[in-house]
Amino acid sequence: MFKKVLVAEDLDSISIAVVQVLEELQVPVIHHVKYCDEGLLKIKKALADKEPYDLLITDLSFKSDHRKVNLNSGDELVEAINKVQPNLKKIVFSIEDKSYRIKTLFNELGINAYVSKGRNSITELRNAIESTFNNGEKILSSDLSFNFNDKSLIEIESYDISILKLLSQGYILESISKEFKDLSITPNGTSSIEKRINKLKIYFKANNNVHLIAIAKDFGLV
Amino acid sequence: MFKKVLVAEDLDSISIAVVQVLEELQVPVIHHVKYCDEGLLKIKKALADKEPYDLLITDLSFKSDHRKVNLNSGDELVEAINKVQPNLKKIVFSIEDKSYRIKTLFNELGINAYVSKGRNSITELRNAIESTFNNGEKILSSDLSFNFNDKSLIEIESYDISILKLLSQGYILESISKEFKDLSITPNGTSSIEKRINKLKIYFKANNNVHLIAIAKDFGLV
DNA sequence: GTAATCCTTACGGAAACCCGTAAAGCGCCA
DNA sequence: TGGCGCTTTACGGGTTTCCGTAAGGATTAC
Repeated sequence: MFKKVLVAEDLDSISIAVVQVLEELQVPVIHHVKYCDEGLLKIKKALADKEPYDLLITDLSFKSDHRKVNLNSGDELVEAINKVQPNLKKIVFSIEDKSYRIKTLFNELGINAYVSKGRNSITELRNAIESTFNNGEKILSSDLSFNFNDKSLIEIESYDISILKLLSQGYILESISKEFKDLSITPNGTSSIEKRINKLKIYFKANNNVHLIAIAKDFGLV
Repeated sequence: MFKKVLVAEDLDSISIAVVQVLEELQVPVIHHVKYCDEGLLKIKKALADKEPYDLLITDLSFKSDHRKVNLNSGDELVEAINKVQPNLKKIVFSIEDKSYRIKTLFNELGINAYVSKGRNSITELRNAIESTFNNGEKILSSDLSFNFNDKSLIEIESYDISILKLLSQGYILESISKEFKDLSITPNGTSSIEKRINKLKIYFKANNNVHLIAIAKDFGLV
């Protein structure tokens, strides 16, 4: 079993249960942090001391409070860790169940397992830890209904997200076009952007922009 | 201390910690349900058996799965319970931190305490349970930044929420007007509705309807 | 009973959207 | 080089939003 595990989770009510699982699995060294920044620090320190962690279990969203932080989310934490210890095994344990977000975790951040917090997630988490230790096959919570190889949502790329983000911030078409030109994102003609928005509206069955943004918010795209 | 407590919480990772707290407080009977429907059933059963619960600790949002349910949220659960056992003490334990939603919990559903899930929420929860038992003063998590007596958000009423809901579903002004006429909600002239939307836009500093809905989603109003 | 005030509704013009069509730009290939 | 297909951009007209002004109706004040 793993020898040294780091848990990054802000909610104390949840970290208690996670640590319990690790204790049951007889992990000798279990550390727990409530902020992503702390997590990165511990990883770096352990590396410097030649006693690196061999597993990270992290949440995605962290509450913000008075404290100033550099890393705001589990995504950012993993990204930062990948730069210093890319071979670290990583399990994400989060409430998030939107396929779009989870896919990027596997594809772009190279996580080893995703467990969605739910009614039987502790068992799932235990299984994910064991499987991750034993081989290396990617693990996805069984209660997630989407097919991992489904192409449908992967089509929505960062370009679309950028448009949706700006729309949700009250930008009008012309302002978006200008913004894209400044950032040299193409295509950036008002007409092209309009067409892309139209595709999104068809895809999400939205009647108009207001409806589209409401749906995008529900899907966690923005 | 309380003699019989019901915990309604779908995430197993959290309920473990909540039950632990109750055990530490030496509550003799602790029951736990993962669905709101089950919760209402248990409350009714206990009443019929003349062994009613004296405290409810509930989450607000419950994940939906394959199971068909009548009650979808903690709000609905409390509302249903109030009809059968209005004197039951109620503590809400949730991640929600939007003042609008929490205020209605106190004012309309008569909960006794609100504890927001956070980095030290287990301690807060323990305190809330003890205070609720000892007197009856309303308890609000200390880390919630808003002032409970602040009038600002209370101004937004169900009429505004209705408008925002329909907007977020892609309705145009005229359709909203028609819908309101059907439901005999007044005022229902397109002009009046338009004016109300305008007030909301000023209040939330939104540039346009799209922006407004994005903000409303962030605030958890819809 | 009349005036003042507030709320609701109506109206109109400018801006932004929605949606179809057509032109311009660009790579590819013969 | 010229033609083909694809993407990007431009244009135009209808619809909806956006925003100010004003009329009609109800309630309150005196």
